[in-house]
Amino acid sequence: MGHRDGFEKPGSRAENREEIERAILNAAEEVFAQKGFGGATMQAIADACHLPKANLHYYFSSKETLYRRVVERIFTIWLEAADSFETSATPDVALRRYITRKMQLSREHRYGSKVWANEVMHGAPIIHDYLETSLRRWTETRIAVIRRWSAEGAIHDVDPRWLLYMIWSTTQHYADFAHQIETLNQGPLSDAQWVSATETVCQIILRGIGLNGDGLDGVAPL
Amino acid sequence: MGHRDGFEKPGSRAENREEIERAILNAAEEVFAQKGFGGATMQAIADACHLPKANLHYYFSSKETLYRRVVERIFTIWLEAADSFETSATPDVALRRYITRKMQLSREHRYGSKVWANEVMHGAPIIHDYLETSLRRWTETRIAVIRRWSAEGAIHDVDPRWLLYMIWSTTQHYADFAHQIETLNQGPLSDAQWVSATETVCQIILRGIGLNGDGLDGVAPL
DNA sequence: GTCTATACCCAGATAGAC
DNA sequence: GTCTATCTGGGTATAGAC
Repeated sequence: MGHRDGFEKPGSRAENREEIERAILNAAEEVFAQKGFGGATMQAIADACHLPKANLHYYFSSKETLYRRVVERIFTIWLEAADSFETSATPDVALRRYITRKMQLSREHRYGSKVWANEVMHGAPIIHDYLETSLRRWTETRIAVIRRWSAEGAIHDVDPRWLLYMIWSTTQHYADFAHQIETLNQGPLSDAQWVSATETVCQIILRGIGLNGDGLDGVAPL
Repeated sequence: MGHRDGFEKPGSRAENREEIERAILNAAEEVFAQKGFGGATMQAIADACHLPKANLHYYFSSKETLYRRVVERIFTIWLEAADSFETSATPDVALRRYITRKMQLSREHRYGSKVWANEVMHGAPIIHDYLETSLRRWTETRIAVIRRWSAEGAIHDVDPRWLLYMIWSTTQHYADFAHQIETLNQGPLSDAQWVSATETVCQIILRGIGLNGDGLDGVAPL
């Protein structure tokens, strides 16, 4: 007992390590989102998670490694969310779910969305391979589904790519351009405004491709 | 005559200065777009316009001054483009023109759009006042117009804000996320693809708010 | 007006005590 | 594992020759 280094409960050290890493990643996500990779400093990230700067280098070998981990974590969340675009559902259900989920992500993961946008805008130097593998695969399966819907006459004849880009951009805009939106709104969006915005995006897109968009034809309320 | 410093044609020096400044601004726009403010270096900008680094400081007192000038220039182009949203026209014409113009800007001013997006994503530290003055004024006049259209029954009842954000995001996406789009497309978009994307965006949005969107009801082909 | 050489500072990374 | 002190590279900005 006393000040000599004692025993730890098995696993507690590893758990603690994970916890600290998560804290650093969260802080890093916010700082990278607000300042960009070049503008962010290890000092600022360290301050944000109340750790000495040197500790960050103990857990992550370099600034770039840390950044890469942040981006990878976001990409994973993104891909999982993408599953809400169920390829088995009807167009109404699939699109409504997907748009709603993406709006929710924009609200709950604003910083993640910004880091992702930043990364892509700068030419995706870190995650370029993900774009060419995971994202491309995901996109191609959805394109095929949308094509089928068109062929069956369930929706108008649209190029699936432009439709997907439209969904991505409109939903992510609420995270990436949150500052502009909140400035024009003179404050953060209320719960009601989020619902209203989500509903509007759903309706315009669904009606735009020939569905009635009222959300009353087979979609269970979420 | 000879090597002693001679006369200049009136205005030629000033013209030259403007030319050099424009060259620096163009180079800076590209570098800032690709690297962000923090990631960009004066050296990289100097290289891009084939000038020694010190000359940049002769024409622009600091990196931040240069950046500010770049952002202001973009904002001006943006606002001018905004005039294509003519408040006097019918919804079909006004929206179609505005969307088309914004798509064109995304294609022709990719870097400018990226710098703007970057600036807003990082909380608009430089142009925050523009958001609260010029942009807010512009937005409010358009909101009023869209409200009127709704009231007259010309378009469905939508919150004008969400509609505007939708137009901004979908069109700017083609500039800001160009890298992602081109990766999925395995190359830059062709002329035909730009036309097709523009047409799709117009149709989905116009139909989405209750217009027929076929572009054949009063809009002269541009 | 133009450019080379340099001052100065700050940020990423590490050494080494605890 | 944690933290202080320090090294080092690179970036902004400027001094001063031409």
